[in-house]
Amino acid sequence: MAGMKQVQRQTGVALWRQIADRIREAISSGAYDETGMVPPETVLALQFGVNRHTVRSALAALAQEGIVRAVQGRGTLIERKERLNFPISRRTRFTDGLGDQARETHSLLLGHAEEAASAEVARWLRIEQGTPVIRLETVRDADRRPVARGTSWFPAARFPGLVEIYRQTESVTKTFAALGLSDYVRATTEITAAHADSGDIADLELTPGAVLLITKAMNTDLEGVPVQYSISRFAADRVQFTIEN
Amino acid sequence: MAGMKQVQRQTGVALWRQIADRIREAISSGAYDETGMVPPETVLALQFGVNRHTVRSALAALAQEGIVRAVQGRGTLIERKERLNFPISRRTRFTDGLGDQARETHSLLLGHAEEAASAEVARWLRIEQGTPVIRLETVRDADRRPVARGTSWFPAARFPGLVEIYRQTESVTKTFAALGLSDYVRATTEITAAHADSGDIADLELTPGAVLLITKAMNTDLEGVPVQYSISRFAADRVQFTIEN
DNA sequence: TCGAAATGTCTATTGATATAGACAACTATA
DNA sequence: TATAGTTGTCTATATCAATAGACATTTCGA
Repeated sequence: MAGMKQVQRQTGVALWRQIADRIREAISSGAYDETGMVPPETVLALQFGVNRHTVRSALAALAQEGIVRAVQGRGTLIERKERLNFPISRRTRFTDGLGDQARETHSLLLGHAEEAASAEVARWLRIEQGTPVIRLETVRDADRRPVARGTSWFPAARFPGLVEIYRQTESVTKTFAALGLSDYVRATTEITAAHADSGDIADLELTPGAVLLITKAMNTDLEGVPVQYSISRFAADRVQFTIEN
Repeated sequence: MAGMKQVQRQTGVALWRQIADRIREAISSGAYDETGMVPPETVLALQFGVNRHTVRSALAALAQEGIVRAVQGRGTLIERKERLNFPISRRTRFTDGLGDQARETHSLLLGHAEEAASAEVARWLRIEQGTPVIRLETVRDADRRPVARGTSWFPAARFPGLVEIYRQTESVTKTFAALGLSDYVRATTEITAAHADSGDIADLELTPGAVLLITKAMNTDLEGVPVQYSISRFAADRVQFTIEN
């Protein structure tokens, strides 16, 4: 990573934003760990081959995100934020998965509904289209930092009162347990990536152009019957997935 | 997905680019499958709440990407390109994984080197830092469409002549077989996402701001000894991962 | 074959982005 | 307590992005 390349000009994305992205990546790759600071604005301007004011716009954006903090006379300090590791396996559970990486995790219930299963939901849950399902909209935090935003569907008949229990326990695992399902496994996970939309930007406190990891996952009980289908949108700069085979 | 929301104004990313992203997503979600066409420019301009010229800039960008094709007097036709599905499991292999989804796959060897293992490579391959390793830089195509760009490291002592065999076979599996390793398994996969850098844009024929899925993977022989560590960068709009547990 | 509906092209104007230079204000240290 | 090194602020200018309107060109069906 020695010798940061000059930015190549791209149309449609402001230079300062491209540079902000480059600096953000350099920070998260640990390029400035020795000093704990970003190089001086004049140095960055030279490295990227742009005007100092453009670098200042980039740093201002990063400061807005809480990634750096400029101190007049000293320099621009890095406020480190590590990427959380999120293991994906048969035993994938959000809270347990993060384990000791976060001191506290929360799941905020944004909304819920009982509705008829769409074609997609029905296919994943292996039920008839139109069967009643419970839909939960949640945002999950780790140490007060939003990590993921998701929508989950459950077969309504099997889990009466799910919403209330979830609201109290903030945990799918505990909710299942309270409803008589003591264990479940992750059957399938699909992973894609995309840009954040306006809802992601709001719920996950992202900035425009942010990158998301998107999972579609299906959990079954121990007999292989689907109990949950969920689409989750993770802030890609705050999390990585690990698959151990 | 009914009733496309107005774009929210974001600084740093041009409006036409945001709209291009929105239309691209709508296309890939199948929103216009009935007609096989994008709605007229005037309609899109109304939906997004912008000027027709801005929509035209967005459509021009999508045409440049080969996603749509405008025909004067008729409309703007969609040139569909499906996302390839790439299964990740103990038996993950690039070519076999794509299976019948692509008629032909290629692996272009961009470059190679024999070098001393860096700290990261040594850790993954479980060898001493500085041990000789072979590094391969490749770009993999499916049906002439670049899908991924990757760097792989192999312990040099174990695989003499690897580069020449790989160049001919275009396959890690076949190269291993020719060198006496008849079978291997995927031990660990880490998945993250990020923006494409200038190298990605060039090698994968992407456009600025494109999203990548990035994997760090380690393969072992059947005794559990690491034989390959690779970092791959996938064009997120052309591929999704599936993990079956 | 005419006309409605669609994309293509041109001109003009306004605001955001990027460069450039100069200097003020603050921090740490020799 | 100077002073070198840093961030903060201001002015000015050129280019890009977005809006607005007018009209040409092509396609397709009534």
